[in-house]
Order: sequence, then C-alpha cells, then structure tokens
Amino acid sequence: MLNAALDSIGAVKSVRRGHEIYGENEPAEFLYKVLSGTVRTSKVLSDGRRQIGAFYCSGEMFGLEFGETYSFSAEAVGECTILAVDRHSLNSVASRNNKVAYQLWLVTAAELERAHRHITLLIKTAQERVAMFLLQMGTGPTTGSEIDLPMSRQDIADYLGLTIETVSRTITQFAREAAIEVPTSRHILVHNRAALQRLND
Amino acid sequence: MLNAALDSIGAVKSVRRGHEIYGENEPAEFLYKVLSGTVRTSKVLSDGRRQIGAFYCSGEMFGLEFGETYSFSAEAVGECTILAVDRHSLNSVASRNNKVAYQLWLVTAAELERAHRHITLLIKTAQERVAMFLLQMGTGPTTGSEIDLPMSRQDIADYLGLTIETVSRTITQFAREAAIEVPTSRHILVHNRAALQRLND
DNA sequence: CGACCATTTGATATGGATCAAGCGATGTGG
DNA sequence: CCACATCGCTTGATCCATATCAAATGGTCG
Repeated sequence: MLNAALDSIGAVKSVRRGHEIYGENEPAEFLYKVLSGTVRTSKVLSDGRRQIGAFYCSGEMFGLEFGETYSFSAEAVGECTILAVDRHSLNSVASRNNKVAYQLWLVTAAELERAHRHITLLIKTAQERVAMFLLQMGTGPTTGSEIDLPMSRQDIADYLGLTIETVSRTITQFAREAAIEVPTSRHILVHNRAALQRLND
Repeated sequence: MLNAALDSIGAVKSVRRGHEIYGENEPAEFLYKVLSGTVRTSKVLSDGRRQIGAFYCSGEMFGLEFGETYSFSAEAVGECTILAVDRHSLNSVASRNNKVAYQLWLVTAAELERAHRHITLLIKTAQERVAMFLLQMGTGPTTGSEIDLPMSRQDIADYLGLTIETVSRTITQFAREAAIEVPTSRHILVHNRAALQRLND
C-alpha cells in the first residue's frame, strides 16, 4: 500500500504560514503529503501575475513530478505539517512493488482530473467560478454547509483568475441573495446550496 | 515497448470530418492513438458553451481514462485515421509488463503537463492566448515558420476561451504588425516569432 | 451563377479590471 | 488602556478588453 510506503520512508516537517516548500524549476527531489494545514502550488509570470495551480488539504499529495524539476512552486497557506518522501527511494519501492506503482499512477490521474476541473472553471463567469470554488471547498471532511477557508481572498482570486475585488463583490452578492452567510471573511455558511449549484455545468 | 503493444492489439479505424469518436460519460472502453489527421476533445456545458480540452495530432494518444467513463468527448477535426486499443487487453499487458505500465503512466503525465499549460493560457489576455496557441501549433513535425491549422476559428476560440471574433481580430492584428502572414485562413506564416514569444510568460 | 458556410470587419454593450477610499480586525508602543 | 499603524477585506467610481449583435466578404461546391 502506498501510504505504508510513504510513512516508512518519509520525514515529517513543519512549515510556517506563507513559507516556500519548494520553488518552480528546482530539482524535484521529494513527493509530499499534507498531514495538517493547507498547501498551495503557484507560478508567477514575468509581469507579476500569479497563477495558483491548486490547494492541497490534509491527506492529499503534491509535488509528484516526472521531469527533473518542479513545474510549480509550493507554499504553506497556513501553519502546516507535511511528510516529505524521497523520490528515488519511492521509485525504487515502486519498481519492486506493482501496487505502489499503480497508486502513484492514480495520484497523477487525480491531479489530471483536478486540472480538467480547473480548466472548466476558467472559462466561466465570475459568479460561476466563485460558486464552483465554494462548492468544492464545501465538500470533503467538513460537515455539510460550513466552509472554513484557510486561504486569503488574494489566493482565491489567483486561483480563479479574477481580481480580489471581484471575488469579494461576488461573495457579498451571494450573501445579499441569501445563498450564503459570511460571519467572518474566512468562515462561510451555505444556506442555499442549490442556488450555487445552479451556476455550475 | 508501448507502441508495439498498441499495434498488436489495436484496430485501425477511419473517422469522417466532425464525427464523434466517443461521447462524454460513455464507458471508456478504448484508448486511441492518432495515425493521421487531428482529433479534438471537448465538453459542452448546459447553456451551449463548448470547451475544447485539447487537440491531438498524428502520433499522439488520447482517451486514456481511469474512471469507468470518458470525461470529455472526442471528435475528428478533419478526416482521421486512428488506432483503437481495447482498454482491458492493454491493462492485462501492462499488469505483466512493467515497461508498458510505465509508458502508460508517462502518457498520463504528458496529459497533465498539457492541462497545466492550458490553465496558464486561460488566465492571459487574448493576444497572449492566440500567440501562445500559434507558437504551440508551430512546434512539432512541421518545419519552422509555417503553420497549417487543421481546425476552424470556432475550434480555436473554444480552446482559448475566447469568441471567434476575438480570435479573428487578434490574428488580423498580428498580420498588420507583420508578425505573421495569413495567405489563407488555415495557413499561417510566422515572420517574427520573437514578437509572439514576447507575449508569453 | 447562386447558395452556403467560414471568416472578417464594424458598431455597440458589458463584465470584470483598475484606481481609489473606507472599514474593521489585530497588534505595537507609549 | 488607549492612540496609531498595519493588514486584509469591502465598497464605490470609472475604464477598458472582450463579448455581442449585425453585416460584408470570400471561398467552395452543386
């Protein structure tokens, strides 16, 4: 099993809020798993625009690469603990153990599916993007209609390909329409999930 | 080797211009390789907007899935011949042959890289998107500065997340600036590659 | 030649970006 | 404990890139 392999050869690290885990184009020596907190991957264009590739929550893996270098950089969104697994050790386990190799393939496949969802997101309107984002954040281990956003508005904007002002205004608008409630900026209650879902595919 | 495996268990088919190879959500029974022509994958949203996932040229593989169903549909852009490989046969080869399994993983990884490039494209301006698209189409087997576009302006627009008018205007603008020349709408000569490249990352 | 389709071009509208304040939490030093 | 700076977020006013609507052009095939 993959998780057993990871645990046996991985090293636990903790990373401070905002600190870099690895940089774009650095040699891809490690594969990581989030143990607690949230990690974002990102890329900064020459003119300063930033694209966030994905957010990774507890239990998810990131930093799996095929080339020699990372194609995005990775930073801790908040305080994080992560498991760092040496790529070569893992490869050697995978070459002896088909199940582990298959699990690594599945991680890549999951990553691909994530990227496809992201592409579909980026051709939509601002309302649709924000709605889709909230719904995505609302699924997972947390219960039903409460969403705790670990990331800033700027992070959300850079993930959605919008500006911070547009994200803020759209959230305000959803709140005015009573689809959601925003007790604090990082904590959102979804009252009318159907209204948000109506804005999807 | 993967290609040998594909050739031995694959069946050659030809597909007419515009015809569907498989549909979104259909059971994913086959993995395909383009032998000649170009294939596009796409997804149509409920309101009619169409997103093109990718274009596949001769030699490239498409339709590799992990779930039970295809996540995009696939159509022939022009007259095409393709090789259809039964997924279960291939899986059984892969389970016995590590090299084949590894190659399949690489196909997924290439697909992921493609998706990441696509995401980066979609956060840019219209000029940058079109420039990047032309440069991408200009690499590959064809020689240097000549691009033959197998697809329509509408296909390009749906790939880039723009309208057909914007794509057309942007191409006209590049021609006016003498970066390119457009003898016919499907045939483009790149005169100033650097000018296009300047619009990228 | 005439019908049809893809593409280009023109005129106008608009969603989201940009520029600019204001506001509310959190923290720091006096 | 309170001014005051700072930071993240929201709100307002205006602008602009791209969409939308509409028409002209050109290429292809019967």
